[in-house]
Amino acid sequence: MGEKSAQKKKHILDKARVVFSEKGYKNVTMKDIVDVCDISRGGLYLYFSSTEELFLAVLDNEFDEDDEEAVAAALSGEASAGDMLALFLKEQKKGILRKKNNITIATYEYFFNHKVSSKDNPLKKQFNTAVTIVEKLVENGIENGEFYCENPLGFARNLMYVVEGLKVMSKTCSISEEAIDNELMYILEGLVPEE
Amino acid sequence: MGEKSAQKKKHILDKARVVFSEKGYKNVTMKDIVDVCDISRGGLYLYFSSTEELFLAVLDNEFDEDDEEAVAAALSGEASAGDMLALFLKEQKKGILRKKNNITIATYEYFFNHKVSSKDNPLKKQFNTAVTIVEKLVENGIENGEFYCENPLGFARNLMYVVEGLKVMSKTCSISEEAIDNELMYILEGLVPEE
Amino acid sequence: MGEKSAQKKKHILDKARVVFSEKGYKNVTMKDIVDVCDISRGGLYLYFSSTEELFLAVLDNEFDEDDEEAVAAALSGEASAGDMLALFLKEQKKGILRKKNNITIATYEYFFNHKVSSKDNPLKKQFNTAVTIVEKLVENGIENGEFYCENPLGFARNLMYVVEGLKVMSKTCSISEEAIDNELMYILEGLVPEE
Amino acid sequence: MGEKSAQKKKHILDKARVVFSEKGYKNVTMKDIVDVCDISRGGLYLYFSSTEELFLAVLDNEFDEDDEEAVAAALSGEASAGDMLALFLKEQKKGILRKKNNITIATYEYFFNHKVSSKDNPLKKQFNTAVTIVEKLVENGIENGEFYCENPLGFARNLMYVVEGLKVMSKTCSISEEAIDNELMYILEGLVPEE
DNA sequence: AATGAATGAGCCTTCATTCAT
DNA sequence: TATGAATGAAGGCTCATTCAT
Repeated sequence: MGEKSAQKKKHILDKARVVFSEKGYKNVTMKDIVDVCDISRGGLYLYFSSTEELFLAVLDNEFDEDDEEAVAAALSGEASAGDMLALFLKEQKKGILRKKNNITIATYEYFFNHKVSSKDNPLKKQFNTAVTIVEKLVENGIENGEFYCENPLGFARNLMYVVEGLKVMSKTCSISEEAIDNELMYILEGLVPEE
Repeated sequence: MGEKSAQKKKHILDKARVVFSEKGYKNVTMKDIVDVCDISRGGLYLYFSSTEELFLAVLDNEFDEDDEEAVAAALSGEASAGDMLALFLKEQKKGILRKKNNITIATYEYFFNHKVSSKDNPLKKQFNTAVTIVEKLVENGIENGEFYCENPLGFARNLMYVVEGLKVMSKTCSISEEAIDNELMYILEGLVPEE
Repeated sequence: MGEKSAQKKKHILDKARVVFSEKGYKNVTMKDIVDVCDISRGGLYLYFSSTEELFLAVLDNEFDEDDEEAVAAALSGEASAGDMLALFLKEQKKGILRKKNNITIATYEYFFNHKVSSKDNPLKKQFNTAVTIVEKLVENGIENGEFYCENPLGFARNLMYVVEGLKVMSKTCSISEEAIDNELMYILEGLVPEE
Repeated sequence: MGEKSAQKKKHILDKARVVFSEKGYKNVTMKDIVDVCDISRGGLYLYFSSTEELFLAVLDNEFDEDDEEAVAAALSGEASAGDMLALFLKEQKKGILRKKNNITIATYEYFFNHKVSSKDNPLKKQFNTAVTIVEKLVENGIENGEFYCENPLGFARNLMYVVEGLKVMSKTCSISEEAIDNELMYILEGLVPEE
């Protein structure tokens, strides 16, 4: 029944992600999870033996998906660099603003209190991946003449730190969609070739 | 005995800040505070009746001090804009890297779960204050001919979002001092007048 | 396992009634219940989440039983009115004197501090039921020629207020069985037809 | 300063009585008393070292006063027996209905849980005193031809048990003034000489 | 595999009582 | 006498975790 077991595990993770998105990390109890899955207390423990284990599993799925999307976006060379960068930023913006099923807060909470090596830190990996994507896009754009930029890696890092800053500010203060647009626009303007 | 009482309150807050800096917000219990304060359980309740009340008091002190420093730095018009911006960034960097007595994580944790109006949100206030300071410095620098910048406010916001991004990344991933330097350098380079 | 759970609940209530009968209402803690129930603190909370909830459950059982007895006694028309009234008073007397498993004090304590509407007040319901029973018995007795009484309802009320007075006095002062007998006799003598 | 001390003690008792009348016995804490007297925690302990001691002192005053009134009423032979009995019942009714400064509930609560010998039990003493007064009044009334009664002591006891029943019912259920009047009237009618 | 009752550690909170001043 | 800060025991409640079925 490895098949069935895997399905059940997936089901638990889907439900658990919702809980983590609503309550953060520390506030979630095993009971919270049990309540939303159709499963017993003991049953849950057969699959996951702590909220930490559960959360890390949710996180794994999370970044798998994100990576897939991101990679897919990056590889598809059909669109222009400008379009692709716009698409990428649109995704980032969506990620910042999404209310439902967003485990950003839980993730921050978790890594604030659990130090892991850079290699194993999904936040860092995700950050680095995004930087690389942006860097490549910008380089492509430069080749095309779409963009002007002397330091694509620096640009990419700057962009992603701003995204990170927007993300955390949007979760602690309220930030308007407009403010995010402004911020991203400011950065993009730096890419426009001067005439 | 209002004097003595105030001293004790201060003493508790000092100890509590250390606890919050070590354990974040949600992980801190009244017992944790009691254990470091040379005080009894009941005694602590004479001064603060919850970890929230305690934390908010710590926070108040925190930002009072920060503001004073910041304002002092901004007002002293003796140094050049470049020197002052460098000083400002050095302070930010110190804030990002400081290990001891740093309640950044606790603050994030708290505001992740306690939404307050923008007016009352110290994170937002602190952010806006910093933006204004940077904006002013840049404008001064432009007048002096030290800097070149078409959009000082945009620049200031970009800088502070990056600082925010660095702050949160430094607490979730490990970030080297060098990485911070690089990031801030990248931004500063945008200010250098082109020849 | 609803069966087993119900049994356990019943077991807790039985033990709890003993505690309430020994300590009244306000003096009883969840720990007191735990101590007599072969159950853990957490376990008790699975069934009842406060002493109030526990007490009200005990009370429910209590009055269910009492009502059944009372109604049974009232309906059985086999005996003479005099015999039945004697039986009724014997029950009242037993209720007043019973030492073990008597939650009268706890009940008074509870309703001293928890005002409820007349409809929901078991003390009032019990009182009214008893009055009605006595009234009916007296009316029957009058028809039979056993009793003489111009105002059966007034008589019934007088009787039950005396019973109430005896009840409370027996719990605050000590009252001898003889004193109770005397008191009830005095009232019954008022029913004897004058020749 | 025995004088001053006695005054202060009196002041505390007056304030404490109000508290006991509002919160019963068990619910009252030393802090409650401190809060309404102008005194410190430690200061209160100089006069009374527990709520029990305080309550018993309040109780002493209480019954002193009541007794005085009662005795005064009983001794004044100016009025007719009927008038005096009416006055007595009016006082009883007032005692039953009084909302402010009424420590009946606290008294019941206390004696439910503190058994004292009949000699020392103020409730019993008060009850017996009242019975004697009523008995005397009825005997006087019989001599005057105002009343008819074969068993004045039985009558007096019956009356006082009803009063006790009314008292406790009024504190646990709600009882209308009318219901009290009816009850007392019913008893008084038993005294009217038949023509 | 699955259930859910049961456990007990641990945190929160209140309050009678003490004691240095 | 008088103060009120301080103590610590006691009770309330929750939750991760186990275990018999």
